[in-house]
Amino acid sequence: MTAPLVTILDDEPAIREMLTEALQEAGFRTMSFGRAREFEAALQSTAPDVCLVDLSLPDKDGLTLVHRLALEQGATVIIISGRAQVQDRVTGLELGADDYIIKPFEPAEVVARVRARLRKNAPASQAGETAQFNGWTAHFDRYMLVDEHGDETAFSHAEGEVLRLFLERPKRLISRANMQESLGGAAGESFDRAMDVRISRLRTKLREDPKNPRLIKTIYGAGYIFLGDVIWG
Amino acid sequence: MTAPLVTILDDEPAIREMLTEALQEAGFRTMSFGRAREFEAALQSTAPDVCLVDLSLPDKDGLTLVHRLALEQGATVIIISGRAQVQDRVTGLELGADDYIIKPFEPAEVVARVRARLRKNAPASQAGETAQFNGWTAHFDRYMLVDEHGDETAFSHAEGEVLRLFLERPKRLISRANMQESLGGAAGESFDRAMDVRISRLRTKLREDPKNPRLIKTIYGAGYIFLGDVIWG
DNA sequence: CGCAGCTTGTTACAATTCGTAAGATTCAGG
DNA sequence: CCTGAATCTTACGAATTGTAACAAGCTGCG
Repeated sequence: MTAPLVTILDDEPAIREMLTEALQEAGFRTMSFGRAREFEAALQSTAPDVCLVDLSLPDKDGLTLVHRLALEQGATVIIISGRAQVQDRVTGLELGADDYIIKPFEPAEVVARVRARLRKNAPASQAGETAQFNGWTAHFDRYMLVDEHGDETAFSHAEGEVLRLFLERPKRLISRANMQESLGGAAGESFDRAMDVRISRLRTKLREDPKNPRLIKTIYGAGYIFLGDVIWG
Repeated sequence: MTAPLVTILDDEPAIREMLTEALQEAGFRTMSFGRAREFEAALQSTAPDVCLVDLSLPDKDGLTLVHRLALEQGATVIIISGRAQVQDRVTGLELGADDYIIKPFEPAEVVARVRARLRKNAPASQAGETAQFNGWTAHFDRYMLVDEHGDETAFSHAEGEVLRLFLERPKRLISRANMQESLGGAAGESFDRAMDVRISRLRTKLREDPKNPRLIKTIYGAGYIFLGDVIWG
């Protein structure tokens, strides 16, 4: 399970460095190139998961390269370009690019867009469906809770919604209103009670001591807070 | 082979019209909504290929909606927002959106980005005759399921219809209504049960553990979802 | 034709999910 | 302590879903 490989093709060394640093910090492997020629040579032996390509290259027309990469080879290509006209973006995308980022860009956004592409295009490396916390492992893909001994307990869809909400916002207050909205609950009259019951059932499955809940704590008059050290993946 | 369906969720009628016109001219089917509530209601019976979502909605937090749509239902979501800060874009993308377009936008670019998403994310176009998933190989030309050891199990036409539907929309919620529509089932009263039985039989052939199905998951009150990494070809 | 085998819908009943009601319990603030 | 409100828990039941068993329809074969 190696980290995804992102290639950078840009003739400006400063930009290559900036992107390399941001992407590596985000946990990706990177390879960077200043010329299309080198890049194409490297493609012989490696298959990048995402290719970042600058359109203005010294030795080759970027768009042609994008077209070959994206449509003929099926690669995932994000164009990074100084050409900001709508027409440029449209033709870039029509030619097969998956995304089009305009210079000057913010590294954080590039990382986010790379992640977005990987999420959809490489379901093999899907990792966002389990979470660990305080000895438990929650498998949202099979609706299972596993304790430290490996014993399994099934949880239902409704319970999973609540659990997921907690695991996504650990150690933060979650108000009831907040919860209703997140769980698509119609702001119905007696929905409060339903919410209570869901949480109660979830607590049972987490084997919480009613007198002294360690994970799901109630803040009287305000909402709930999930204590627990959550690690996703 | 119907045209892809694009939904538009925006509270400004002018924008809805603009997008509807541009998308229809580009050959897409469209549905537009002014409120999250209506949109969610419509999702019960249809599965859009791409969802355009404005973040500033009157009745609901857009980001929450995006998150549910994108990560839990596996839908393809493009955010359209007036919030132009890098931080907004990054969080939008991190929450599961596939793209983020800033208002004011050019309709042509929206169309191009919708096309880019469809090109990669809609494997419907790759409709081959075999598909692989989690150790299984489905041969639709021979009506055969082959496991990792090469053992074969025949499946019937009706079972194949359901299986194909699942394999074409992996990791996405498929509602019952949706299924009936796709499988040409008249919206008959008792057709629901027939659907159940089909799925039950398919599950048996896939050797699913009834207590803990790994591939075909039921979501109470909503529909089914097929987990599994599908590769067509 | 008649029969065997397969497919598939229908029915009936079991199991599960999940909201609601109702009583018990806890909490904040006198 | 006392009180009213908020929250927890339990039991119940309506709705939803799973599946075994049956029946109807189709196909091919002697």
